[in-house]
Amino acid sequence: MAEKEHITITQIAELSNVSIATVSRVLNGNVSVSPDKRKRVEEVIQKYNFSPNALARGLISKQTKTIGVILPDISNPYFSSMFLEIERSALEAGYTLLLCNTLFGGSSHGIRNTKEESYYFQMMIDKQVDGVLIIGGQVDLTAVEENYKQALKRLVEQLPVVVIGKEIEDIDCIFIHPENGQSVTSALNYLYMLGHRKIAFVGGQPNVTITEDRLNAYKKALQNLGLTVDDSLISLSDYYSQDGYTAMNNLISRNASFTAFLAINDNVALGAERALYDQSMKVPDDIAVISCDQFLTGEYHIPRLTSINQHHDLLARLVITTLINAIQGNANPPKFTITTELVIRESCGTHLGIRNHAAI
Amino acid sequence: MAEKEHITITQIAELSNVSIATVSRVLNGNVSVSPDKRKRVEEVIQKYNFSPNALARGLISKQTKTIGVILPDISNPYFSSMFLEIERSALEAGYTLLLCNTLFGGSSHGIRNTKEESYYFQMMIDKQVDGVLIIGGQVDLTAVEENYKQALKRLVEQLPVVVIGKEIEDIDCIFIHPENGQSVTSALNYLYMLGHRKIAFVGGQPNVTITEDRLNAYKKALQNLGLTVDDSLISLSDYYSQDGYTAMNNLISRNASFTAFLAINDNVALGAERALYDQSMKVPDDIAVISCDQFLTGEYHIPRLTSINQHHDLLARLVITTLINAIQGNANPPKFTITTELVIRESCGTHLGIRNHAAI
DNA sequence: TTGAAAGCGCTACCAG
DNA sequence: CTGGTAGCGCTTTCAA
Repeated sequence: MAEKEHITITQIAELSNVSIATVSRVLNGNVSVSPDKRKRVEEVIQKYNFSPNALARGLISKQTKTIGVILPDISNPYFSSMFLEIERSALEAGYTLLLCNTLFGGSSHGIRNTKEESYYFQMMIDKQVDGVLIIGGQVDLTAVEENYKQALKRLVEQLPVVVIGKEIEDIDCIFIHPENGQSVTSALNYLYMLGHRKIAFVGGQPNVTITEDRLNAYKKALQNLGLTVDDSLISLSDYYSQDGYTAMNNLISRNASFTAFLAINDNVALGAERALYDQSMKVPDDIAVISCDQFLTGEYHIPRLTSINQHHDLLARLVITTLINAIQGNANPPKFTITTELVIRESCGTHLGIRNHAAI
Repeated sequence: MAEKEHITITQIAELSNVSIATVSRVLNGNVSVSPDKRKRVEEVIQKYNFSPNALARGLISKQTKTIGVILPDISNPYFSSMFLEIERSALEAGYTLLLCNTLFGGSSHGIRNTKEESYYFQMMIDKQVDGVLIIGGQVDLTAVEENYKQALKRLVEQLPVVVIGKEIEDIDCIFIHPENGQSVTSALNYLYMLGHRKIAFVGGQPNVTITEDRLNAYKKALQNLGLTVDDSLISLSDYYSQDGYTAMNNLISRNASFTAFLAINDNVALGAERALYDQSMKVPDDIAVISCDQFLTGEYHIPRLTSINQHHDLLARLVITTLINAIQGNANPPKFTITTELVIRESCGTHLGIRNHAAI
C-alpha cells in the first residue's frame, strides 16, 4: 500500500509560525502559552486534523498507554466477558489493549497456536506495553513448568504484571486469586437440602488451579455434610460443551450412580445434559445440575440453569484497576470483597430464590 | 511502579565492541557481517536477552507490525470466533492485534462504552497500526451516519482498511461482503420441503445490513415458493438470547400463526425457544427452527440445532489475508468462494444430513 | 565489512 | 512565555 502522509508536529509548528516546543506545549496542556499563539496553533491542528504520533511520544515518555492482555481463548465466555469489563476500565484511564490468545489447553478447540506463552511475553516487552494482565493459561497449572516460570520472571522484571491466579513462588508480581470454594460449598449444601446424597463433579481440566480448587471444595463440603467422597463420581475433562458431553458419558459408561451433579461451568453443564438426554435421562426430572460458573445464556436454557454467579465483571474491574495503579505507581486500594451468589433457577427442579455469601 | 531497566542496542554494541550499526545488522540478518563479530554480538544479545524496542523501530520503519481490530462486542460468539482466526493468521505473519470493542448497538448488553467509533479510528492512527479491520458496528447500518462516514474516510486516508460489510459510497477501502442470502434460501426450501408454509423470521437489529440481507432473502425465497410474505410474522430485535426471547414474545402476543421460524443466530434461537417453551410450545414438536448463523454449542443443545454454518473461520482468514496483502503492497489474490452449509440436526424434527451450496 | 552520523516525531530542559 | 536543542532507540545512508 502506498505510503500515506502523516502531518507532524514540525509541520504544525511551521504552519502556525511558532516553535515545535510551543506546539508541544499546547498539545500537552499544562504549561502556559500565550492565548493568541495557543489559538493559532489549535486552529492549525484542527484544520489538519493533527494528532501526535504515539510511537514518538512513547519513545520519550516511556509509556505507550497500552496494556497487554494474555489469555487462553477469547471465545470462551468466561474470558470474553472479563475482557469487555477490562477494556472499559482501561479505556476510561486512556489505555488501549493488546490482546493475545495463547490457546493454551483448549484441547477441545479446533484452533491451535504454535507460539509458546513466552513468545507473547517477549512481544509485550518489545512493544513496550505499560503493563500486562495474565488470565489463565499456564499460570493456572498447579505445577508450573520451569520454562514458563523463567519466562514469566523475565517479564515481571521488565513490566508491571498482574495475574489472575494463585501465587507462584519466586515470582514477584501481583497475584489475584478469587477462588475459595465458598460457592461450591453453598451449591452442595443446597443440593443436600433438596435431598441429594450422590452428587457428581463434572468437567474442568485436571491440574488446573480452578478445577482443583473447586474439586477440593467439593470434597470438603461432602465430608462436612457427612457424605463420603466417591472418586468414581468425579469426571474431569476441560471447559467446553464437548467436554461436558465427554465427561458425562464417562460417568455413564462406568455406571456411576448419582442424582445430581456440579458442572464446572455453563458450557460443560450444557454438554453434560446433552449426554444424559441421549441416555433418556432428563434434567431436572431425573438428575439435578448446578453450574459453578455462570455464563450469559443460562437464563434462557431449558431448564433455566441454576448456577453460581462468580461476578467476573467485578473481578475484571479489580484486576485492571490494580494493574493501572501499579503502572502509575499508586498504592493499590485495599482488596475489596467479591460476593458470589447461587442463582437458583430450574435445573434442580425447584425455584426458591437467591442466596448470597462472600468470597475472596 | 519503579522504572525497570531495558537494555538498548547501544549497550549491546559497547558490550560486544562493535558499532551500533553492526548490531543492527546482525539483528536484521540480511546484510553481511563478519562471522566473528556476528558471533560476538549474538552471544551478548543472548546473554542479556536483548530484543529491540519496537517503538524506536516503528518510528523509522513506519510499521509497527500491529493491526487494529474494531468490532462491537467480543463476547458475541460471532465476533470472538472470527477474532481467533484473525489472530492466528496475523500471528503467522508477525502481526499483533489491538482490539477495540465499540459496543455499538448491543442494547441488550449491560456494558456500554462512551466513546464513538471515530475515537477508536483516531487511536489507531495515533498508535500507528499498520492497518485496520472493521467488523460490524456502524458500518453495518444500512444508512451510515455522515459523522461516521467522515471519520472512516479520514481513517482510510491514513491507513489500509478492510471492512466486513457492504460497500459505502465514496469510501475508498476494501469491503468484503459475504452475505448473499443463499443460505437463508436453502433453509426456507428445506422448511418448505418439510411441509411448513407459515414461517416466521426472528431477531436481528433492523437497519443493519446483515439483518436486512437475510430478511430480503427470506422474503424473496417465500415468494419463489409461492408463499405470501406476512409482515406480522417478522419480529426483529437484536442478536442476543434476550432479544430472541423478546422477539418471540412479540410474535406470540400478536397471535401470529406459524409452524416454523428462522432465527438470526443461535443465541436468538435459544431465547426464542425459551419464549415458546414458556407458552408450552416445544421445539421441534410444535414449532421448527433453523438458525441462520451457527455458533459453537448448537450441537449440544436440546434439541440439537439445525443451523447454517457460515464458515466464519474462512471469512476471517480471507479478511485478514486481504488486509495483510494490502499492507504489504501485494496484489490481493482472487476472491475465493466461501461455501455455507445447512447443517441439519434435530430442531426441525428430522435428521437428514447436510447439504452444501456456494456463497460470496 | 564496518563505523559515524543523520534523522524518525516527539518531549523536556535550558536560556533568554 | 518562548525557541533552540539534546536526546528516546533504532535503521540506514555514506564513506572509509
